[in-house]
Amino acid sequence: MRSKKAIFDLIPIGIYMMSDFTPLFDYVEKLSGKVLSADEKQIFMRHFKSKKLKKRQYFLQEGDVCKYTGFVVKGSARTFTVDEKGHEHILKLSVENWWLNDFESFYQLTPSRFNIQALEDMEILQITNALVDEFIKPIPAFAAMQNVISQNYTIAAQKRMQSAISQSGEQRFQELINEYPHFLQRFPQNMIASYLGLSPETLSRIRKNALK
Amino acid sequence: MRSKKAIFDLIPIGIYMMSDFTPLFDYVEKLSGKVLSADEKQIFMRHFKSKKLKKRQYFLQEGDVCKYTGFVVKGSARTFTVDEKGHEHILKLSVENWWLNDFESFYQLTPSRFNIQALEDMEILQITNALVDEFIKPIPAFAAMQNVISQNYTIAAQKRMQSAISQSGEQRFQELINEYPHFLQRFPQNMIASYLGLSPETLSRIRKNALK
DNA sequence: TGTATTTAATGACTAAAGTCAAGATCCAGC
DNA sequence: GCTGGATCTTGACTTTAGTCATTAAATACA
Repeated sequence: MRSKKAIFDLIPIGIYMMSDFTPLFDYVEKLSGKVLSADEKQIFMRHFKSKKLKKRQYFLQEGDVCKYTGFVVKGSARTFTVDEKGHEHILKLSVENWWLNDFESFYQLTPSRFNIQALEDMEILQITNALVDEFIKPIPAFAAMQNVISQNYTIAAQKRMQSAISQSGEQRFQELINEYPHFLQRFPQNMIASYLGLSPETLSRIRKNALK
Repeated sequence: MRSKKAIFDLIPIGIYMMSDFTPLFDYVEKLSGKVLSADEKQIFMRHFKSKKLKKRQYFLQEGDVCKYTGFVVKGSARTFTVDEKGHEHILKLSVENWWLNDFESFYQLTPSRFNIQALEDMEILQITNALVDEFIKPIPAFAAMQNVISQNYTIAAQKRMQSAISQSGEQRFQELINEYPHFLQRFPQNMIASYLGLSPETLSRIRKNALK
């Protein structure tokens, strides 16, 4: 049985940790539509580890297995590939309340084709695949959240695919402005260009035309 | 209590139906890694309805809600959009053992942005969202299958996005040949071109060059 | 089998986007 | 504030892919 002293000792840690985890708890509850119990929150806090990444630091490098999935508490990152000409192509821009990983590599434990790199100083909560399976997936709110995410992701991927196939660079740029207007403030233009599948020069010219 | 006669009456129907449903059962069992009980199979057979589509017939038209999800037993279809210039862009080619729907419209019951049209005479097994939720999702093998599908789909969408953003028309075509070699035999070249985001003329020229 | 329709190939031209190079501007860190 | 790297703009040119028009080939099907 726990003494009053022991409980007291835990409080400062608890308070400190809780504030870190609040965004994650809010996110899981919001997407799943379920409430997390105090016990369930403890499970999260025991198995997710806080990690800081400096700007330009890599979360994952091509060829490595994506051992962790991370929840972005603060900062941003890009997921990109490098083609045979040495050009980088950004597939995903991740900001607060997004997950950071390469699905394929993380679930199948195969070497990744992607690089994931911090664009700003970051704070993430990360966990391994094995620990997710053993401790986190059994939490109903988490499993429900996963289903919602994969549904949303599938829909978003389809939309993006549609614009990649059927729209001009300019149209894709306009769409990005509408969907993620803050991206323009937050990320350098060459990153936006790479995300749209355009050269930085082309995006610069598109913007110039759009303003006239 | 059921008489011997009544059971006997059911057998021919059962046998007839079973043969239709075999591909679906095999598919669910394979993807989920679980075995379906006789009772569970009966649930499938009670709620999925067989439907035939003639070549060129529409399964879904832009602006309509995608009321059904269909499992392709035989034939093929394309999912496409029409842009403001009247050009069609194929997002998905569906053949045997694939599902036929617009996720977004089907789950959210919103008007679809896509058309789905048979490219060959088709035979599908279809069901509404409400019936899936009530009768089919509770079957563990089906729920497990859904998770596997959404994982696979997410990975495939990411791969396709990567090639759309970072590869030339020719490279995308080569990749298609490697991944789905039978598509070239089965579908007209202009459909393949549309799927790759190319004009039919460009694909024709790419093929000519590749042969030299 | 013959004819209409669809699909594919090709040439000439146009449009969109990429490449390379140079200069301007912005900004982080000392 | 100064300085070096990063980012952005612009011009000249090249490459890639789209468009339009025409002809050829394949296919459907009556």
